[in-house]
Amino acid sequence: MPYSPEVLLQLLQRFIKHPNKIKQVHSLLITDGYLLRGLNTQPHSKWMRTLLYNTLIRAHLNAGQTCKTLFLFTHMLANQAPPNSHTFPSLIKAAASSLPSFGRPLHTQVVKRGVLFDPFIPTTFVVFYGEHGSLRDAYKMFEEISLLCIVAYNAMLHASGKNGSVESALLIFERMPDRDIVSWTTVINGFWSNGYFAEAIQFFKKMMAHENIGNGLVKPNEATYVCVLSSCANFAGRGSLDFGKQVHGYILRNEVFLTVFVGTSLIDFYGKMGCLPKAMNVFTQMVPTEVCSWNAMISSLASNGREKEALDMFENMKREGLHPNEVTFVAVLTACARGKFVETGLKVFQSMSLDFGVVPTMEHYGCVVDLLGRAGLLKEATDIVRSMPLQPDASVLGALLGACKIYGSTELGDEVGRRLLELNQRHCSQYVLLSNTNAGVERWDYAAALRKDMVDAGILKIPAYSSVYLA
DNA sequence: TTAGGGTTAG
Repeated sequence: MPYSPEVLLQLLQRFIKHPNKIKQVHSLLITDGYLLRGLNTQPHSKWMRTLLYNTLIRAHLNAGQTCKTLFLFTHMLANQAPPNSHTFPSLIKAAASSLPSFGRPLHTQVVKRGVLFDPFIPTTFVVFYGEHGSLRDAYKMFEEISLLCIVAYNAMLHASGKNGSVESALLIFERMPDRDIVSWTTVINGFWSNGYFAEAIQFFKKMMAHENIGNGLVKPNEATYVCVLSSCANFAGRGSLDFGKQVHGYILRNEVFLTVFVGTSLIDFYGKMGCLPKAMNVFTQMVPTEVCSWNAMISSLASNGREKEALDMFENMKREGLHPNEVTFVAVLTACARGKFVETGLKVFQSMSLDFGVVPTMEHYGCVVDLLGRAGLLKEATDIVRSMPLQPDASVLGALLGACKIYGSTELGDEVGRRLLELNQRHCSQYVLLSNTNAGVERWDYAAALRKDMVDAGILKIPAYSSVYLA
């Protein structure tokens, strides 16, 4: 006796966050023919198919299977289950997370089907265009929303910060009829992600002094703590250590336990401030220690002259049955480079892909070149640069150049320096030229976004280098 | 008919 579609729908909704169970229900839906047009002829069957597909799409999105999410949409169309306004937010999110090229076709579908009036859809597009389009596109979508609510405003705050315009985020924040903790956190995050650490801390202070905080209407959450702690950790100015400690105290007084996110941020904060005992203290207090907490602890040790302990920690971590990831290997290789443990470093580098399936990235190559270079093995370091499967970037060449300087290898140093300069100038001039051109016609948002791209790409503008003559 | 939209570490 097959289950009714209603029962299967209930099961889907109940297990919407359990990928394995979803697979089972999906199989039943297929074998019972509920997803197929024609087999089920009850009057409400079309509506039911749409509902089932919407829920399946959502479940696959939750499971991180973004390709399958979009694939289900094509099935949905083929089986004449008409998509409605509930279908698109999941699809746009799937596109945003890993298949941005689907954004435009989805936008066309939305317009064609006349569902843009629904506030959820333009809000999801604000997020999508904030991540993959431009601030302008995101704002266009924001303007489409007839009834603005706090979530839509927050999405726009995020899009602004993400595209390098904290100024617009602040203007929108001022315009908001009311703000919740996400609004405050998003602005703090906007400052933080654009490198304005002092401003992020100031804004957090402003939030804490706000009357809503006292009333208990707005309370900092995990994301807020992570952002403000990371700002303290990265802000080299006076008072950031003390302020971070105050935040820690606030957390201890107001939170029941340390979550992985907050704990890891605290370890990172104390590590960057050079307070190793404090970092270790937080680490040992965290019960469910996950890979990221170990990573933060290993990097803290590695960057505070305790390379040997960092390596011991790495061994302990493996003994505990945790699987190191790419961040772990950056930390471990850094420890090896700084401690001049050449042999161990090379072994770790080999084993990362062989034993742990972690494919070396540019950062790992940078660490190995640094490891060999610091030990004076310039030929070996050069061999790595020549044989690496990626085009070496400024960080890798910079590590090699550093070693040439230490060991007085002028010939090699000149060559590397030239390549580095070429790399920097080519990129820098292109970006600066483009950026200035756009600023010239008052496309400030675009100009700002380009300059942010430069920072993201690790292309630092050489202060005295200007491309005026090119313009 | 009520499944769908916003912030987070290494």
